[in-house]
Amino acid sequence: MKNPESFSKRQEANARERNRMHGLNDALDNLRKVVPCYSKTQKLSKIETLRLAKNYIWALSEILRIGKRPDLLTFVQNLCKGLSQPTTNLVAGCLQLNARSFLMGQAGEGAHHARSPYSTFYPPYHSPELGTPPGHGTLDNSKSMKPYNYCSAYESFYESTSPECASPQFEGPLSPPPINYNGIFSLKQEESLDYGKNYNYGMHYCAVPPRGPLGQSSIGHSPPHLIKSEQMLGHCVIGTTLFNVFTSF
DNA sequence: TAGGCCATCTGGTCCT
DNA sequence: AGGACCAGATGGCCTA
Repeated sequence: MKNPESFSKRQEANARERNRMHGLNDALDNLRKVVPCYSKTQKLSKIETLRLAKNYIWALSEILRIGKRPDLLTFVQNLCKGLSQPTTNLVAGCLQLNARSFLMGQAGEGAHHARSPYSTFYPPYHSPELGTPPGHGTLDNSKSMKPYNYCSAYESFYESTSPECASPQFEGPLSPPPINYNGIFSLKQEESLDYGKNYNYGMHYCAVPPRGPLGQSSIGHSPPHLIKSEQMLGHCVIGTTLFNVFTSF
């Protein structure tokens, strides 16, 4: 690169490449906002974002295809197929699953052809067509286990939430509104500074226990509890995506 | 300190 | 020819 002319051409090419990569990263940021568990402070890596998006699309398309809502645990497990443990923890935390059971269910996922351990959580009322994402083996529906009872707690929490609390109107001018694509909302996460004034968002927050580890879930606590727990969970805020998914049938 | 993630630079290839 | 696209190399930053 001794020639000044070629040097400047190289500089121009570098600038174009930078812009191209910035555009790619912007697109990736947009993707992060519409997959479950969007976090400004704890961004998913590029590869995790793509994996989660793939699983998310697959899971939603399965719901549409089958016309039934799965249990939350199965849904989230499908979301987390192939994700790293930190990301899995984040997603599970966002959705307030019992982390211990959930992670146990994840164990052994490396052996894709083995019987999936989390199949024991699969509810008997489930349509057998609802399998696992491509390349992740199959579920064993032969067991008749008590379904993971997320729905009543999940729905009662949301049903007890006043409509006003679900409104994005409380969000500040710098805070982007919940993203809504065809009626499906993303999960959102707010900056920690906003918690004091925004804890009454209701619909955008996950209900988490006021104390104890992730797995000791209880739903429907008062806003101050939500604030503290959300900070514990990496400020994870649940949007209305799954609310819509799990209550629209 | 090792490993993961990322941004940037760079040269090669493909496309218009 | 010029730009877009791609993949390898490199170094910085962060975290366990």
